[in-house]
Amino acid sequence: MNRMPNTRINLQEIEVRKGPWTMEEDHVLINYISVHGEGVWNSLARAAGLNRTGKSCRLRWLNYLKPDVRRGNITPEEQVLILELHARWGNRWSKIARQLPGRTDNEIKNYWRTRIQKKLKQADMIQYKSEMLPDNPSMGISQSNYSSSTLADYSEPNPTTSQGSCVTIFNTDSINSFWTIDADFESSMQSLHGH
DNA sequence: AAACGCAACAACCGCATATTT
DNA sequence: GAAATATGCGGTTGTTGCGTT
Repeated sequence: MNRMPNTRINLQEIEVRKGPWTMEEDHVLINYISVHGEGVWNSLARAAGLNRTGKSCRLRWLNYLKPDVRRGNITPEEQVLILELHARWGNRWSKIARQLPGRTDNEIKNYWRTRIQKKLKQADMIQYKSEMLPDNPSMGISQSNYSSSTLADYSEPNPTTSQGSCVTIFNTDSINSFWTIDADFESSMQSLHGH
């Protein structure tokens, strides 16, 4: 770092904590917000006596500590919604999150990256088989929903791995628009819709 | 039991935009 | 109106835990 020799160092700035939050920090933040409310994060951090940036406090509160935050166990309905909205809006995580009560942009983003995006790599080999496009309105999927640049692939169940059949749909205008629905998921959706 | 690889997730960073001074 | 500060977003990284070798 190109710090000039006589440059003053702001000790408070250096001592700002990073990394995982401790239970004690969580309690301080929760207690402070329960009394004073949320927002004005930089001054909140100072007033609460937390050696954290305002951004860090905001993130911790909105993603984990806020009472109505739901974490884990993305339901099939939520999965479908995420797929639909991502197909429509791309990586607009906060916008997508607003449609899923209790879910945060960070969680949806992580979910997408860890569960879905890795499959994008496999999409390199996808071939256009329009006749295979599923037409299943109960799942919000129908060929007519897609532009002519929509590609789809349908794979039969793998006899060696017993993996179910798989439908993959993505839009070449935006490779981020990508759907994969495996057989188990499909059957769970059918039961949800009373089929 | 140890080492390794990988998936999942929490949290940080940089940037753009909004708000305040 | 300009500068400073705060907020929000999306990309990325570091850590952890679990399964496999």
